[in-house]
This record gives sequence, structure tokens and C-alpha cells, in this order.
Amino acid sequence: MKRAEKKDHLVDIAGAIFDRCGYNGVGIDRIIAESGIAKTTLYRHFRTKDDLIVAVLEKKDQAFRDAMRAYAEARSGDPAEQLLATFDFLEDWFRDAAFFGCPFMSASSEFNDPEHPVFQGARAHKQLVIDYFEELARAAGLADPEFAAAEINLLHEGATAVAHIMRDPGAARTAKAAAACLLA
Amino acid sequence: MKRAEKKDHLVDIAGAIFDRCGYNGVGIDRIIAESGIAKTTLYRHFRTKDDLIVAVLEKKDQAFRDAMRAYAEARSGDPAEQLLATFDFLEDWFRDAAFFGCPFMSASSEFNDPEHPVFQGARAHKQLVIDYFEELARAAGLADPEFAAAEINLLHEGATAVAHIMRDPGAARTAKAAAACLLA
DNA sequence: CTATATCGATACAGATCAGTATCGTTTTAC
DNA sequence: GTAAAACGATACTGATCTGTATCGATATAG
Repeated sequence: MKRAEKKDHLVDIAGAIFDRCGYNGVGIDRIIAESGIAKTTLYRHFRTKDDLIVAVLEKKDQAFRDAMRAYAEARSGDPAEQLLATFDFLEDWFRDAAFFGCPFMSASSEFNDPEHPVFQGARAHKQLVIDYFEELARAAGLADPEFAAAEINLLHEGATAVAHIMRDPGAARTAKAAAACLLA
Repeated sequence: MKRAEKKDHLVDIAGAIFDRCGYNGVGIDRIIAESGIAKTTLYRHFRTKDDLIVAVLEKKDQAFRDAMRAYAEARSGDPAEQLLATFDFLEDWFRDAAFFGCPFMSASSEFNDPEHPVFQGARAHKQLVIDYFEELARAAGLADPEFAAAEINLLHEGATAVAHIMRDPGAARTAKAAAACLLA
């Protein structure tokens, strides 16, 4: 494994473990054990554990938004239908065995300080998602794209929270029905 | 301070600290320091830290639901209007300086195991809130009370998540507007 | 081939973690 | 008033935490 691959692998494994156990709920020792990478190497790539967490969130942000956009565009060319398709994307995620709630919400709970880099990273992701919704709402010619994006986003966050704590992937469908009603 | 008062005080202080720092993010030593109660006494009342967390959630559950119900009933005698009033209750909560996101969602993130008593306590609270919404939806004579309750709940969870991570108490108003649209 | 950088493994430091033991004092109950 | 229980304070245990230091092996680059 090349140097860059190692770092990538480390971030992936760390992300999966953080999802299952939380950020403060797992130590560096477990991450190096499961990734098979030496502690020295980890600290060569990341100055602190917090830096690693930020890198994990940045990668998850990019992957999540890319996947959601690709999913929606594969479903339809119409922006309004793409907005609704994002809820089907959510449902797929909820039904995945690796779904343990939103890692960005978990991060913002455990690093509950607006000045903390981890909190800021989580918030930055959420803003980019809202921006995407607003872009679609604008393309769909909705009267108030900003407001529409906020409502879609509310339903996304609600569905994710309910799917996690109630173990109910169907929350995505309920949210989609509400979204369809609101957009009409 | 009587014995029962001490226990109550301890649970209150612990709840406030957990809200700020998370559950795994703070140790017993800090709780006893801020509450002024000896470690021996804490462990006389609670066998483990997890037991304390469960007690914190149980008290927060009761307080939250009592306050929300009282707030709604003070606003209106009409069940449909009471459903909408719960969003005003949320907004008050979001604007409170002691708002740091939903402690039950945080708990379910940090103790991400359906068999864990803390996770179960958090989920039990959420179910009771949904039950309350369904009770109101039924009293309001809505066609599908269960579905209406699920939608209201989605908006509640979404508003709470957004208010927390985006530091935007106005999410409650956006959610209320969506709820009004859905109930009509 | 040789010089250099990165690697894994491991031991370590210093702090903090949950939980227990001890003990003298204070409060409660009868 | 006396016996029992709960109390605060504190020291302690063993585990775990983040992060560093050391060192021999390995991979890479010129």
C-alpha cells in the first residue's frame, strides 16, 4: 500500500469505527488495531485525534454529497423530481447495515462548541447540503427557493434522526410524502 | 439538603453538564466537583455512570413532555392548534442559553446500541412524544392520526437538529409553517 | 548500490477514566 | 438520647486515554 493509500485507508476505517462507537467513545489504539497501521504513522499524517476526525468528516462530506447528487441525477433530469429523489437516497442509506445515524450530527453533539474545528466541519457540511437543495429549488423555479430548501432540509434531518433512534428506515418515505405535499 | 433533594440536585447538575459536553466527554470527577456532592454519595445513589445517565434521561423526559403539554394547553383548547403550538414551545427551547441540541439524540449517538439501557431510555422518550402527537391528531379528528403524528415528529426532530448545528432558532418557525401546510 | 524517508512494533509518559476503600463527621430515625 | 445510616473528603486501584520516543526493518529515489 502506497503512502496516500494508507492515509485513505486509515480515514475510512476511522470513519467506520466513529460511526459505530462515537468519537469520544473510541481511542486511537482501537483505530490503529483495526486499520493495521502503526500509531507512529497515524501521528505522522495527523497531528492530533481531532485533526483525524476533521479529515474523516471532510471525506464523508464529499462522498455523501457526490453520492446524493449522482443518485438524484440518475433518477431524473427534472430538479423538482431530483429534490424528491434525495429522500429515496436517504432510505437506501437508512437500510444500509453501516447506518448509525448522521456522523455530522453526532460530531456536533460531542464537540458542542461553535469554535471547535470538528463542530465547524460538521456545520460546513450541513450548509453545503442546504446549498444543494436551494440550487435544485431555484432550478425548479420555486417561488421561494431558500425557504423551500430549508423545509426539505428539515425533513432530511428529521428523517435521519427518526430512522436512527427508532430504527425505522421508513421515515424516509414519510418525509418524502411531506416534501411532495409542501412542494405542490 | 435532604437525601432526596441531593439526588435530585445531582441529576440536574449532571444533566446540564452532559448537555454541554456530551456523555463520554465528561467524567464523574467533574460532576461531583460541580454538584458539590461526594463521589461516595453518587455511587450510593447510582451503581454506575450509565445508571446516572439513565436517571438523567428519565427526568428530562418527564420534564420535557410535561412542559410541552402545559405550554400547548395554555395556548389553546383546540388539539390542532396545540399541535402547532408545540413548535412555539420548541422555539422557546432553542432560544434558551441552555439549549445544546436534543440530549436524547446525543445519547443515542454515543450509546449506539439498541440493547444499551441508555439507548433504550432515549428511544422510549421519543416514542412517548410521538404518542402525544398522535393523541392530539386523533382528538383533532385528522384522517390518519398515526401518519400525521409521524410527520409532526419528523418536523420536530428536523427543527431541533437544524437549530443545534446551524445555531438557528428560527428553524422552529420554518417547521411550524410546514406543519400548518401539512395539516391543512 | 547507497542514502533517505517511511514504516511497524513497542515501550513509555502523564493525564484521566470508572469505581472502591477508608475514616471521621453529620444527619436522621426511633 | 442513642444507634444507624448517610455524608464529605480523600486516597487509591487498575484500566485507558492522547501523544511521544526509540529502534530495527523496509521501501523508495537517485
